[in-house]
Amino acid sequence: MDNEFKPCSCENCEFREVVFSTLDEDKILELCRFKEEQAYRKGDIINHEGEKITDFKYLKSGLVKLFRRTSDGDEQVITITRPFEFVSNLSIFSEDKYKYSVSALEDSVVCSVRLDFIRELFLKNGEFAISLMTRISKINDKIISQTLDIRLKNLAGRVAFVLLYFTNEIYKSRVFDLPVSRKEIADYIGMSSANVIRTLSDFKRDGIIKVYGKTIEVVDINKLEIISKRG
Amino acid sequence: MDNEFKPCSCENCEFREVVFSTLDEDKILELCRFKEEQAYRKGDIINHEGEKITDFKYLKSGLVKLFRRTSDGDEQVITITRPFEFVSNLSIFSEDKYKYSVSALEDSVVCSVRLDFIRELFLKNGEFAISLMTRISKINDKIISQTLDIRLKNLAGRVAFVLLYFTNEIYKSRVFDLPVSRKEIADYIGMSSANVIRTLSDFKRDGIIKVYGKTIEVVDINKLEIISKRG
DNA sequence: CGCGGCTTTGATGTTCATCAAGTAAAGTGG
DNA sequence: CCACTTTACTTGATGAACATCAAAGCCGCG
Repeated sequence: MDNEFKPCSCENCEFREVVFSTLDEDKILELCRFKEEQAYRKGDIINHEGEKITDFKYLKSGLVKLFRRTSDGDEQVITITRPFEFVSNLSIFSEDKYKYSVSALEDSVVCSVRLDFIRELFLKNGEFAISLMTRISKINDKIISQTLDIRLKNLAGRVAFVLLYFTNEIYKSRVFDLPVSRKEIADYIGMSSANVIRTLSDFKRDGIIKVYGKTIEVVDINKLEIISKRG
Repeated sequence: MDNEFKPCSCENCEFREVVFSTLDEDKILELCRFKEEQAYRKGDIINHEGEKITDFKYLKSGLVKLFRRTSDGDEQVITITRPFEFVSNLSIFSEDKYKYSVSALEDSVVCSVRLDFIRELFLKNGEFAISLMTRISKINDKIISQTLDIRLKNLAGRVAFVLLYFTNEIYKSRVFDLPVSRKEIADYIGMSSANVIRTLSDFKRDGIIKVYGKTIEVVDINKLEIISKRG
């Protein structure tokens, strides 16, 4: 137990494996001095459309949604993601202001590093640059392909898709608490909340899912997959 | 007129200003040796979904569409872009195979550089890495925000949006030859081709546009903008 | 306990896809 | 270059899918 290393948790951070794997101990310690960990409560805004981007932020734990607000006040949910799949709204180098907002769907912990430091690393450490670029590209790819997938489906298919997304990708469990309102699901898949609810009721009636308020139990995952595919 | 420089046109390439601005003369000459220019005819496939990515490609002139094919053979058009806004399907570092296909909508010229060379540059030249990263991020941003914009509009709004896109961004002229079929417009905005045609007919009837086969003249651009916005 | 927001369900109307049938345009082979 | 074939376009009629509106129930929170 070396005291010098105590105040910093970065060496053991999972994120280190991913984008910071190319940094040596010195740099990791430097990163530690520059980074700040912030805790957000469910519902908190992490960053806001239009704000200046000053930090490179990544999600350590929790769940967030990326969204924007339309001129008549409605929300469009772009994606809902877990750690490693959210990095400062993606536009860290392409824009100086956030294009979209991010809010916490569950209590979340975010790490912030001043953008200057990241930019410096990016300039000087090619391996780091490639790994960061790769990660951000993957996130963009995923958003785009998810959007295209959703566009192919009808109402039932889209709702099934969301339920499968939570089951398989987010919670890895067939029983989970929905972290979003019905309206947020609607804003995500581009449908009206009334019809999302109606479809959930249909699924319930047909024994595909069970619903206890916010808690969902997926009973027949195969049927859900069929609906999602042919939808 | 130095003979040594003659065989290569890279020094004067517009692309040099954009992503290759950080390369010195030596590197530019090296780039020249590695690059290959390819001409494509309208309709040609430039790269194909699933193929291995071996080269970094960018569009020098022409017009291309990025698209994918669904399981029942339909196309989804992701974006239609001009030079500087197409770079190897975007996934050069995140994927080893093309996720989407690219085809030429007009006769086009594409520059190819072996990916190894670009990767090497990216590793060693931080400025280059940042400028490439920035460019690719911007392209991704644009695709995502365009998709979100389209999603907000109804049929007429979407068709108006496409006409304005060609008028303002692609051709910068109120008279132009449509480089795409009605069906391709439909695949782009996610509507049926019958309804795209119907809407074009409506616009024609209302004196908003004139149509001579593939040639379109935008008569009342203000009305088109209103329809696109409130749509 | 009462208020406001989220949810639920039904009824109604709009928007858009689909189908069909016909026309124009663009290839294709003799 | 013309006849033939195929592909793209056009228009109308019909029906399905979904949004919207409205009213009632539920739940959490002060």
